[in-house]
Amino acid sequence: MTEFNEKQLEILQVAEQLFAEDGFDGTSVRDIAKKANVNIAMISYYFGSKEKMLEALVLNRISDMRLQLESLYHENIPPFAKIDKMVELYITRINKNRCIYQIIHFEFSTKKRELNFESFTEMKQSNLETFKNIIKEGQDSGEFQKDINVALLPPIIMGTYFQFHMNKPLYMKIFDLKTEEEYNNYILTTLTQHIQKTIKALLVYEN
Amino acid sequence: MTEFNEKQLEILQVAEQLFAEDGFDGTSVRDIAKKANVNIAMISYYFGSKEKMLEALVLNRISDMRLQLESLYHENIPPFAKIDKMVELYITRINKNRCIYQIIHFEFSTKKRELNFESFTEMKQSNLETFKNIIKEGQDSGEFQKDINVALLPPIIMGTYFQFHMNKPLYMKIFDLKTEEEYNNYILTTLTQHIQKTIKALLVYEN
DNA sequence: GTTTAAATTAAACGTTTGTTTAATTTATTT
DNA sequence: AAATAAATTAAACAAACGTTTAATTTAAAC
Repeated sequence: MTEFNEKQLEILQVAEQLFAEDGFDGTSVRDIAKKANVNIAMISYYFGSKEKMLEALVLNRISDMRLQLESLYHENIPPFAKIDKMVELYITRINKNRCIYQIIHFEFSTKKRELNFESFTEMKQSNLETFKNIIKEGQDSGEFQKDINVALLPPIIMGTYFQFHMNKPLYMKIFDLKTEEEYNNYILTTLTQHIQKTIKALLVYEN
Repeated sequence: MTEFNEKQLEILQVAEQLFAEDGFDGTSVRDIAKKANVNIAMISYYFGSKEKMLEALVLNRISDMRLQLESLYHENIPPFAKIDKMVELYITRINKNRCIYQIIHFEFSTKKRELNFESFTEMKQSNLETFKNIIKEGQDSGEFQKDINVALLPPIIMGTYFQFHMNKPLYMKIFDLKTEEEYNNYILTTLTQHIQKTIKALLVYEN
């Protein structure tokens, strides 16, 4: 993979923000160029095209989640603690790269765009295997139930987060979160705990 | 609210599909007009503009969820059964109006579109009140735990569904769902049960 | 049957889109 | 210092965009 210079990285950063705000189609290369203080032609000059820039952006941002998850798997801590840490890893990571996840899920999921989506699906499947291993530890120790559909656990974690975030105005109102900081703090504390609790409850629930 | 004739409804139907497939910005009025077999000018003629058409579409589709939820609340069945029915109501409804929900959540939430969003937020807050009442029944009977953050339950239900659906290719592969019908059936059976189980597990979980 | 309103059309409108060109400036190499 | 490559620019490009116009057809009312 090619490395990017400072100017290219700044363009990507601006693009990331604008894409997440206004969508891929809703953002013009002129908007990006203007905000990044570069000439319009630089997008084509550097990345080839607008679409290829998006491709470069995604690949540049999403790359090391697998390693983090693998690392967690090999930690020597009790199953429940590991679940907590895993959920926390998911949330902090998604929350940090909120923009790019939004782009990936809400722009790319439509089948019209054909990028190298396979690598992304592969990553997910790989992560799912590690996920299964982590659950299996708790099952082997007798702490978790046996009949767990592990593949449906990530949607709970990520889905709950996204659904919360997509209704940001509503929840800021309900929970009286006045600033961006308070909102973010709520995600990293209460919402994270809520999701941790949900997953753990499901893992021990007897039908 | 004005009623629509057949041609207008067909235009809305086509628009709904295309918006969900390619996004609002990704769909041109020419695409809509072509697929709906009407002249381009008809969109402006009927709805005023492309944006107003989207507004009409949303308001036309999402209108009676509140009534359904209220009706369920007044049903005289055990708390756990009511939870199951409520989750089922959510899923079947979202699944049926999948397109419009996708548009609402992935187009409206992030982007700076100025529509009458308030009515939608109000609807959610109203639904949340009914939701709280349903949970309270189970708490009063001693079957549910007391410390439930009810406002964070809908994100679990809807989020899990959407996250599943956004990774449709992945899950069709994992669960060996070969046809659209099998996929839909999986949602209405296994996935629904999974979410029901999750909510119920959370409601009885002791920290 | 005539008149009036609604529906429908093709064409054109002015913008904005992503991309390219060709000229110029800046940086690097020889 | 001269030559070469890279970076940057303003301008132009054709295509696509949402919307409007003005003319025509269809339907309804009288």
